[in-house]
Amino acid sequence: MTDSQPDAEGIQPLDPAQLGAYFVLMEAVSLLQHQVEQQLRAEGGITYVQFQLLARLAHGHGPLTMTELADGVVYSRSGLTYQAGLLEKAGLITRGPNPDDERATLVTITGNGRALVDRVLPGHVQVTRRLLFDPLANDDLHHLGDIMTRVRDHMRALPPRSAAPRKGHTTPAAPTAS
Amino acid sequence: MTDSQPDAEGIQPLDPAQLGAYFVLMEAVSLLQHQVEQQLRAEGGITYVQFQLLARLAHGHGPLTMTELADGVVYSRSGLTYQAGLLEKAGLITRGPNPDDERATLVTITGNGRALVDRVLPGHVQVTRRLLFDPLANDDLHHLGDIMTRVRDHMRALPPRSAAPRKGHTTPAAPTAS
DNA sequence: CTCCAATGCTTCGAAGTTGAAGCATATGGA
DNA sequence: TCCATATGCTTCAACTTCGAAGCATTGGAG
Repeated sequence: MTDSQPDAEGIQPLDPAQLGAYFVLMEAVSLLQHQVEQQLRAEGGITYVQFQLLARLAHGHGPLTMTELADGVVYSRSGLTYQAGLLEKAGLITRGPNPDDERATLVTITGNGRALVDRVLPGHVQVTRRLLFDPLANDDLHHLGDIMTRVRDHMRALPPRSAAPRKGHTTPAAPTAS
Repeated sequence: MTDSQPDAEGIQPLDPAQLGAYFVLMEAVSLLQHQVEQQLRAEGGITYVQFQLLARLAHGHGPLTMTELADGVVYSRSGLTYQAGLLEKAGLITRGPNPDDERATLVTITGNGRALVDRVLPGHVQVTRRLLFDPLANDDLHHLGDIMTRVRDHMRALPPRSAAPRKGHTTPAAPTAS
């Protein structure tokens, strides 16, 4: 049970510097995302999620499965089904069967999809440059990319969720102490 | 640079380093936010937005207006009205009139609200520490906070939207061919 | 004082998002 | 082979979110 104080070790008292960095990180990204969303809607009639999906498909080499896509953009599966429906109806992607696995659906970007990405990307870059890169020195940019790459890799490497241990016959709960 | 070339041509070709830093930033924050959301729901039964609102109220000294709150968390006004309704119904905040301005509504955090923040904050910090700070050196953390602070301030300082110039007697629209 | 625009908040309708449940295919052990 | 479980995707209902429209108050210009 996560008792009130989730464990001794006494949680380290909050480090103001850490908390501050975390809060300002989230705030800045929120602001940025908001602005970017405006630009994408105005110039391409798509949402940020849709742009991310298309960009990932356009950048990669081949088609991706629904799961890979959802994982890539940190999105719910059902949400992706919905978005894929919209994008397909708009003629920006196609969904087809996977010869190797009949359960899977392969998503492929169409020419129109690529064209749309190419059309909005310059403006997109321009907005991020104005908002994100303008106030940063070249050094900062490098450092930022480096830092966030490490954080990303770290999180991706962690157990996907709270480890779904339903494999063996091991009783799922109560791993006992230690 | 920002010589905004409205026409597609002439926009600086995409700088892979910039684009990469931007993408990984957004991806990492998405992952982080997702995990944080799980923790908050599990431990406190609240969403990330609700936590942000309560934290802001708990941290500040006095009550805030709806607009100040919405601005702070980068949220739509109507969305905030909705969330404030939920939080008030849950007894975590109260809404009252502002003696100085009858249009405004002052939001105050209740004892229960403060208690909830105090209860979830340690776990919250723990999660962010594990996901965000663990892979970072002390130096990185400092740098990150510094960088994002500059970015945040930069964006906050920009014209809120596409400059709403309705102040002076300048005819807002239809300048009638000057 | 009297308008008129600006500001603060809420209501409303449309669209997006999510987790759980459901269906179909895959896989591995008995 | 057969079956239980895992995996991939979709459907469904509930909830959340946003922008536009609406109402009330404020402030400044005439």
